[in-house]
Amino acid sequence: MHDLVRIDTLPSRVGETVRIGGWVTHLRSKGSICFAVVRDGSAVVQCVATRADAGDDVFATACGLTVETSVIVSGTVRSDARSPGGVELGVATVEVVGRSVDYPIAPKEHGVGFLQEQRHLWVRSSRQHAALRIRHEVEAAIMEFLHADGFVRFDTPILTPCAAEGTSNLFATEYFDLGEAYLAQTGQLYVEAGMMAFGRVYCFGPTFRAEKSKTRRHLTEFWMVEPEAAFVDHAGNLEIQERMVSHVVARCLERRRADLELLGRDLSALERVQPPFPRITYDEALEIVRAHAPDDGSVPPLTWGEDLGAPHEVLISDRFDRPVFVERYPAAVKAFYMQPDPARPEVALCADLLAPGFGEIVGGSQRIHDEALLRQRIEEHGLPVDAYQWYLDLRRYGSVPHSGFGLGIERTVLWISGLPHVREAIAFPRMLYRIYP
RNA sequence: UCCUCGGUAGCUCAGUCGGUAGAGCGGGUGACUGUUAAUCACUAGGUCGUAGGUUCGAGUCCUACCCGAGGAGCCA
Repeated sequence: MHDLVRIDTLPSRVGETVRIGGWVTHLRSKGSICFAVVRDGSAVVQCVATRADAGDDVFATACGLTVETSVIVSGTVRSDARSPGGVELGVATVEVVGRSVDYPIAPKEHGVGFLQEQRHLWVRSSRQHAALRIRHEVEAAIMEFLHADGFVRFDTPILTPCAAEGTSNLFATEYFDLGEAYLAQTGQLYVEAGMMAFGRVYCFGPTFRAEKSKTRRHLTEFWMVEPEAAFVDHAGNLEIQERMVSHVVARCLERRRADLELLGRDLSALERVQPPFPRITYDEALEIVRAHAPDDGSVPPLTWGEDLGAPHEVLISDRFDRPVFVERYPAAVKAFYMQPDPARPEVALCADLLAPGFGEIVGGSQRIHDEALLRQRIEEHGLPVDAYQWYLDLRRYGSVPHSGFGLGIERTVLWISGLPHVREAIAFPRMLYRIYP
């Protein structure tokens, strides 16, 4: 099988005789000619078999194929305007590798419940295939950007001994004789330890939230990248974020344009994603909500001190042509470790990045670097100080101002690809009412 | 946890006033040498989510429950 060639190389092999291996996605036959579209993961190609060219036996095999049968096909590559993609394979031989009987997904509409039940097969479908290739590109582009910017990948634990903020949203499991352990809902605290060692680090992996959220933006298991940098203040933090997000979008436009087009994404909207991103304060966000909320009550009014809800984020982000930072939220609604604004201590030096028409894809802040203030915040939040001794240690031995952020992979993929629901931005989504397959 | 909608063939759905279960797609068989989700003909395929109730008679009406979808709350 070492001689098999990838289908995406066929346009440069016109005239050659080649062998390809893949899966039949579609079949059409008409008398003594039949067409089989084959997918190998790199691309698809139409294979054409005629009784005259292939002979009775090969032709009968080709006509007897079924959807998702795996095959090795040999033949001659030729260009033909009638073929989708302009290139096709004139079949000489067909070898069935694995049969496929009664494949459940047909080229027609299905309900999402059925498709999710068939997720292990649904990932073969063209739209899902495109979405997951975009996810791959997003992940690769993030690591490419951070590597080039001097960040060291610093992977953080999945099993953790305590909650960053309460245990109600955590998945718990027994950990031998040491009591309960929890699946990490962030790598944030650990990545701060790495930052003090390496200057710039990031973690990249799954996080878990036992929230009973049932919306198109929520998963119980999702992936996050969390960069953390020493000697970077709030303003510098936003600058890293806008450069990274712009890089990711540019890479997708460069390398996954066909997938974006297949999904029907408006590419001109993505072309506009260039730094700098607009910055508005929480106070200005409240003004926008007050002035532009529709009369139908779909966007509830907000008073100062309340966090923005999903409808507010969409309302605000829709008014900008690229992602927008909303900064300086009331400290009371944000995490305990966020640095207060020295000019206005009731707000935190934090920002959420809202993508147009979608909502939050990034949350970040400058962190408290003073031990006394951090200890005070831990106590104010009613958290167990003993459990945070190691975290306080980071402020006892050469503390420096530092900042970081977390970017949600599935939400970013959803926004870039224009998909309707996060379940399509990950291969096997984990949701409130679904853990199979 | 709450609100809304739904569950009938493998899939997507229709089913009128309560009176013998329907279509399209998919599957099977056959025809056709350029199809693009091909087309045409024929054909197989049903415990109407579950359990009760009303009725001479329930896919249809009532009650409870189960399951699915969308949204809200929640969500550094």
